[in-house]
Amino acid sequence: MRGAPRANPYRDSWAGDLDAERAGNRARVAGWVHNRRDHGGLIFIDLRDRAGIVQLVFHPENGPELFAAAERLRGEYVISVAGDVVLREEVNVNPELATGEIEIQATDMTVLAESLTPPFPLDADADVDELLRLRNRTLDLRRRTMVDALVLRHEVVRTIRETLSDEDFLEVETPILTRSTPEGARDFLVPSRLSPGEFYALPQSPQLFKQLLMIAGYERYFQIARCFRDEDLRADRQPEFTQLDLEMAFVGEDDVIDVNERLMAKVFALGGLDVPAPPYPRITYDEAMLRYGTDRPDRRFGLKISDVTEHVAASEFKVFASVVGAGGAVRAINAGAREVARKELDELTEVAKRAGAGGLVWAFVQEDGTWRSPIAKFLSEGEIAKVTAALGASPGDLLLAVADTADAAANALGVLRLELAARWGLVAAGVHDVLWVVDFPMFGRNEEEDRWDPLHHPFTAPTAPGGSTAEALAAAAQERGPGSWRSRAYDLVADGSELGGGSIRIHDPVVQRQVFGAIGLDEEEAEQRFGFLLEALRYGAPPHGGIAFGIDRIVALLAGRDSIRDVIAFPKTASGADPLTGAPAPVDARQLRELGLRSLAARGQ
RNA sequence: GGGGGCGUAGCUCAGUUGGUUAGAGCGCCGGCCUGUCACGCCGGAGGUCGCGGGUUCGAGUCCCGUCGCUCCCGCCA
Repeated sequence: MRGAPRANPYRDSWAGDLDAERAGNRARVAGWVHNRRDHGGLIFIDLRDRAGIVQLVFHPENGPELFAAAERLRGEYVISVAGDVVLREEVNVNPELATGEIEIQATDMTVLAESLTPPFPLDADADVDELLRLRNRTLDLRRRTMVDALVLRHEVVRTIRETLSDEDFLEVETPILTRSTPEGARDFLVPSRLSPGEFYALPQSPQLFKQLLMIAGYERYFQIARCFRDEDLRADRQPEFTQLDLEMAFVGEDDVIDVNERLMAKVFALGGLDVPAPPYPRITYDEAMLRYGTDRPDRRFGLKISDVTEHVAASEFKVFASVVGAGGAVRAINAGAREVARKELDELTEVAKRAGAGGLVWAFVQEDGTWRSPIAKFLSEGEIAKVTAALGASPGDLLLAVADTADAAANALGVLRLELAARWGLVAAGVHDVLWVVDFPMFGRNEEEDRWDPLHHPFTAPTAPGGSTAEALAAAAQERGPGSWRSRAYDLVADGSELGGGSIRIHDPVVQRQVFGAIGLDEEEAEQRFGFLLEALRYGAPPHGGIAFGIDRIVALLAGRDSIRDVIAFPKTASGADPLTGAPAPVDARQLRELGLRSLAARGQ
């Protein structure tokens, strides 16, 4: 896996790779002083390089000057040391250390650099304030956990490149300085010096470029692409992030999914993730929303949601009756047999309310099949029996229900599910779940703006009951509105987090214009913003589709990290700042003038 | 933009009801120590309690403001 370094005056071996096979030979290693144990007449140094740690032993017999120099060593000094690789006596073997069977009896040492005392311990497991870590990222990156994460990241990217290259994909670079195409996230803008008053935008994704490559006949493209979105950060969101972006011509959903399942199976294996082999299960968007209350279901635990609307539609419980009367839904979870105190039920009610529910109904199924519940007296015996049966509930089980619009009830119970799993530790360690979510609606209703927004993006191919031709789409839109269109999109979800998403794209310029029309872009606007795409579509566009994966999220999942910051060498803080370089920072008035940014320049910025 | 958590020694943290000189472990510095690997033992240095204001005889502790980190909602594939 890791070859020996080319021998030079600094070293001929990786410190962390030495083992019993090298015993009896000489070796020269170089690296950082990780730890020292000075026994007075005997000094042990743990020497660290990228590969790991090896123990150096300094004896006075091997030269008083050498020993005196070893006494002066401190943490993070950089040294080059030569000596004899020797087997440790059995009692001295350290099974915790990969190199623990041997040690180097040092006979020669050069101190290449001294070091200040680090501001925090460089142990792998040290729990240190993140600001301090980022401000001293050079030191933080020396920690084993960071090295491991970035090595893993490299292996992921290498596997992607090798696998896709073998599958006849071409890696093509697309521009970083490009045109703003608002829709979706806020753009980062770059002022143009040569065209004062005009701006480049940094790409939110290479979406349109990769479609142009398909139309240009490149058939199969991929790129490890940096993407930019000027939105608020999260543990799994950075303003710049890395995507595996790929696109294929002359394909349908199954072709794209097939290639990517084979690729992702290899990628998951890199992290030793125990994931069932492909094909990965596919569930529809509707089922995901109904049963899990989200379009990225976490199926590592049960607590599936059930719709019990029909069983309580005629109930005397006013909330149920009025919600059902207004076209809403009543949905419920069987939380299982569990002692849950009133206080916890109140907390769960709060969770449901914060998630948008009006309230939360709870009920314990009793031995005789009746309920202990605040609403038990409003429901008939038959209603209780039907709901109990619909939830597959037995005596002792706790049932939780929300009545609201279908979307609100689904969402609230979806949030509640995750809360219960976290509270009660329902996710077993080492269990992973990967699935595709398919058959999305093409649009979601944006009530505030009174318009349809694409669930994926407006280049996703729509379908209608009568087919996916322009005529069929027009007919469906006429009859039941564009809300009835579905899309040929697919998302890959792992452990309840979205790793990637893609779709078959529109390759018919007429359909593309229909979609622009449906989201409220008039012809002129569409032509102005996306004219280059529409134009390209008029010159023979093959059916095509692709996908994009979040590399940072994938690596974080494989590395078992909660934040993608831990798998990015130089990430930003939650406020979008880089404590290492001080970015973002003011610039000279002169730079501003050159860019034609006058008002700031006038302020003497 | 909104909500939650956090900010005390280099690091990780404790600090009672507002009350004497603000503590611990690790690290650091010095001494001793020839088989340690979280080495051990002895000694020592080290504090703008994030910052600003207020209440009080007295503030790490209470109040107001502010900055930063972090998690979440909004936003965002």
